[in-house]
Amino acid sequence: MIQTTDSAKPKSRRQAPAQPPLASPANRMQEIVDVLRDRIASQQVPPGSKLLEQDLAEEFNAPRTAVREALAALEQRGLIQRIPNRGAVVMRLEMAQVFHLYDTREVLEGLCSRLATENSRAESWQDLVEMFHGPMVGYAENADFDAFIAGYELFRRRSQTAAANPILTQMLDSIYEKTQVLIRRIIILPGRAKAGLQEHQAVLEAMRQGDAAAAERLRRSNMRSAKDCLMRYQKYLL
Amino acid sequence: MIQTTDSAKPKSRRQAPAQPPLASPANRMQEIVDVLRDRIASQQVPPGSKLLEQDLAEEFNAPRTAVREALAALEQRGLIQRIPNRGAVVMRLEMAQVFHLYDTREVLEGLCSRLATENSRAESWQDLVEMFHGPMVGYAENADFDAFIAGYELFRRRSQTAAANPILTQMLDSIYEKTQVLIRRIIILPGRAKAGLQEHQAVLEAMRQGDAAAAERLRRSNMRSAKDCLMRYQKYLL
DNA sequence: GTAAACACTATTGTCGACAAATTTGTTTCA
DNA sequence: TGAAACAAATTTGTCGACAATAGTGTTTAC
Repeated sequence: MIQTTDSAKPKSRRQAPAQPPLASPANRMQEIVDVLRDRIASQQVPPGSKLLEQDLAEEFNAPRTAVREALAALEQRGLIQRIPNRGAVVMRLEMAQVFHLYDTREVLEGLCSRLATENSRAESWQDLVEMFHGPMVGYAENADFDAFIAGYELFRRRSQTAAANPILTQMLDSIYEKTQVLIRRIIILPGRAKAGLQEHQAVLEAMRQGDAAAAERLRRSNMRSAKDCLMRYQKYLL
Repeated sequence: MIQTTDSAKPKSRRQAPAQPPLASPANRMQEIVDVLRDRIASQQVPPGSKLLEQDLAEEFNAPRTAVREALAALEQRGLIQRIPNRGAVVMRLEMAQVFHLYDTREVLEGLCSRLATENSRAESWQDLVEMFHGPMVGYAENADFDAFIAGYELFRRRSQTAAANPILTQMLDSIYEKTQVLIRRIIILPGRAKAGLQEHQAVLEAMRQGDAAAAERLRRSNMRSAKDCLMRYQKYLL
């Protein structure tokens, strides 16, 4: 039984709660959203699958209303499609949409790198520079894609944090959760891992030198290169 | 009374409805969302206002559940803030957030102009070029801000349509609905209307010449100039 | 007179029952 | 045999009642 052990006795009435209760009340729905989002991103539930409200309600031991709200949230995020009276299905990624996502992501990642460079001391990127010239080289050569992706994600997270722009972060995440499933397919394409590695080295080099404009330009070129690769091999991907 | 005049008789059962019924059933909620969004954007309900579920339910003659869903949608869009057990209030625009919005908008509008240029025949911008060298000059000089804004919106819409990137459109709209209230305050700042006019003339010139890269660069510079103006006069704005 | 304790009101959160619509299965007729 | 017509079951949509919580006003104790 979940219970807020509020040991702090109220000294005086009419005080705003120091910590807005972000844990207990309506967050059952948020958990459902998170779980479903992971399942969709990892393709545990493949595109086109139907999501039945009743089944989900039983699985999560929640009333159907909560599931309903969760589905509404996922629909707004563009992860599922709901047709009135017919239910919800996992959104299918069309190739055209993937290109749209990458065009948009290109300029946003560019902005992210620029802001990160502007807002940080140049030395703060030293560890990532070393990582991309050291361990990551091995991961790329030995085709250790899990480790490679993990390093890549670290770079992404650090950049976003340094950029310190919530709007940007939200938009990038919204793109990322839709294309996540593609990363593992792109990275195994011929020469992609190595090219990506070199491009990231260049971006990080610019960041360590505090050259924000170059960082933006190089990051955009990196994204465009990834998109080009995607276009060249699209027949083998979808 | 709206009624789908489905005169085509079902030849065989088990056929998907040619037009998914996008009119009737669950769209009462969508109307509530739209109305509330307009009220927030136009500041008919000022920032910080509380939105009571019961009141809204009575006003729209809808059950509270529908209002609830609408509020959830507005929360996800970042237009209101909901605190558990305490209700929903209209989000307040902090200056820091405005700058974040403008930084992001800069790169997205740049992309929009570039794509619009790439996807259209150069001649198709002729009418807008003439508009921004003709009537719009008068609007700016005579301080006819409503007409000026209307022309500006036309440019925006045409660009978005030509860019033909739904992801981008969605993100730009999401930014726009948050900053809409600022437009009228920026445009009255000293020299802003005139500067904006010249910058748009330059962007359109590039578009009519089919120079996508220049269009992107000029549009970004336009946005940055607007942001600079905003920073200079921020004390008078918020 | 001040502040804690209490009771009351207003508002949000939860949930299950019922209605409407769609899909599935069965029968009937040419 | 095949398609239309009908019937049953599944699934989504709607709604109001009840519970829980926060905010407000009043009383009481020191």
